[in-house]
Amino acid sequence: MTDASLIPTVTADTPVRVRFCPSPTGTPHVGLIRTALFNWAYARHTGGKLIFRIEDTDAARDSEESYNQLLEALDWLGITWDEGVNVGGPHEPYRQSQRADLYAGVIAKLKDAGHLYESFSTPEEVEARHKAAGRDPKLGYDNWDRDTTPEQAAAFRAEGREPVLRVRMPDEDITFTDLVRGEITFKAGTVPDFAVVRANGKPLYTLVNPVDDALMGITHVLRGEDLLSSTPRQIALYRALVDIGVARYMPLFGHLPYVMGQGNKKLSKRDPESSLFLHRDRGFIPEGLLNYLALLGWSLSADEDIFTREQLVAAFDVADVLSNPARFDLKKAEAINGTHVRLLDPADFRERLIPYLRHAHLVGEELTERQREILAAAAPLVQERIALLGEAPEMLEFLFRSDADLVVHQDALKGLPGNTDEVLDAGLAVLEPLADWTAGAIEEALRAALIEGLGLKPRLAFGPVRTAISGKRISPPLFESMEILGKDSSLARLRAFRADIDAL
RNA sequence: GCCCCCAUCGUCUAGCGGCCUAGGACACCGCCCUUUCACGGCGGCGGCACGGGUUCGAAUCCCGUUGGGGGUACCA
Repeated sequence: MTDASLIPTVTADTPVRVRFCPSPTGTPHVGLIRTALFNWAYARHTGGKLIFRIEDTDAARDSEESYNQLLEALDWLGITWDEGVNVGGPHEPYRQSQRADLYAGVIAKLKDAGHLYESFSTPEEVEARHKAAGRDPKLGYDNWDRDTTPEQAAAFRAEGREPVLRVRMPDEDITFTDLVRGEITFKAGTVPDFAVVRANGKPLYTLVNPVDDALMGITHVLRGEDLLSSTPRQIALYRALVDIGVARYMPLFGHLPYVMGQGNKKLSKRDPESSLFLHRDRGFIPEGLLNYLALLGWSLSADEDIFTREQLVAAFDVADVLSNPARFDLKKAEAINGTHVRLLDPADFRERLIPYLRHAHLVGEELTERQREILAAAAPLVQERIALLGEAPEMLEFLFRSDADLVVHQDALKGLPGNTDEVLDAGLAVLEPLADWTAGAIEEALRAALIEGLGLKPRLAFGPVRTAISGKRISPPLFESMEILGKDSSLARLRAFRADIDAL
């Protein structure tokens, strides 16, 4: 075994090479994506490289669908990589399921150099031994097979048993300096020998992750806090890899804090708030979600919460990441998204609304000229009122529906004043002859008729008109909406509603 | 059980020994603006888990306690 102190490490001069290496299981989780984001930001900040590798060594859980979703998620957020799946690079292939030969070679070398030993114990046998000795059965593997003789191994094989391969943990403390937590020491004897190859010969994550990091020259391992306790094993294996010439240096480790859900639990995959795509589908924009995710464990400055991806890249350093877990707060995420929505160029905002309008069946695949006209005029009205793009269809619905299809909501009816008929008649009387159908003129006419004429408060005066026009108690600005709708349509709605009132 | 991590307003955070009678943001509550709802503006509420040290001085350093979290797989 190589003396730990002789292993070269990463210095400030070493060009940064970070990686994002998810297992393609399930739909992208915001915590996972935050890890990707921090790796990306660090690579870009330092002018280093981001390597995107897929750890699909668990055929039972991995799926191609999940793999594609990962690509879609990174693409949506604008997280780009320099080497890896789809873009290639000097260490192809980047999917571990395609790297079996490489691992076989490393395993053989490790075995020849005496870093691995065969372990025939089954988990049941380990547990039974702990119980028999009066120890806690949850203690983990007991290093029982360290000294199995060739004769014993042969006997096991004769019984039809195949061994897993384990790494012998060094009999000394393992200390490393975590980039976000500082110095961490695992005392000798507290980490049992661990399996790196299954009995069927297939390598485990415990082997392929460090091996690929070594092969790909990773300098900074930035990953979730859940992997913190596997770091001593990783370091032990790295020492063996240096010994056999597979690794050139020991990477630096940084463990990013958890993203928590409600209560004090890690945000679970089952929790809807964990789904990146669900947020996207509700109308988060990449700028907003990226900003919020970066705020989980990091901050730009003492008094700025809103920033762009460029600002993130310019300022991000993993050393500034907080070590304590952060709760995912949907309300704040939405508020930040709303700010970014408001920051969008009006034309850009308008285009981004279209998929949501389409999904709500307000427009078809192609917008008609009239629909484009409505959208152009109405988009600015909602841009400052929504936090999520998904809120827009409901607000704009009445503008895209025909007069006949307008539905008047129940709660809009409830708040109407007793003299609604009178209000509508007075409004109609002054609007019918109105030649200049602009928001300003409409407002002027209605104010004269209802506020001054009938002596009503604005709320009671415009409420009935708003309900007639939009079918709702709450709507985008009324006069502007009427202008967009046009005179014919507006008057038709006012008349129709006037007739409905009588019928009630 | 054992090992490891974590601990500033309800939440996300600024703070890296004196600038702190602890700053910002979200949420919440008022007020203003106002054609509804928002946006925006102004103001308010609200926190250094506890106990010991170290120091002239501690949110900041050390130790302990308590409380949370994770690991303890032939998953990743």
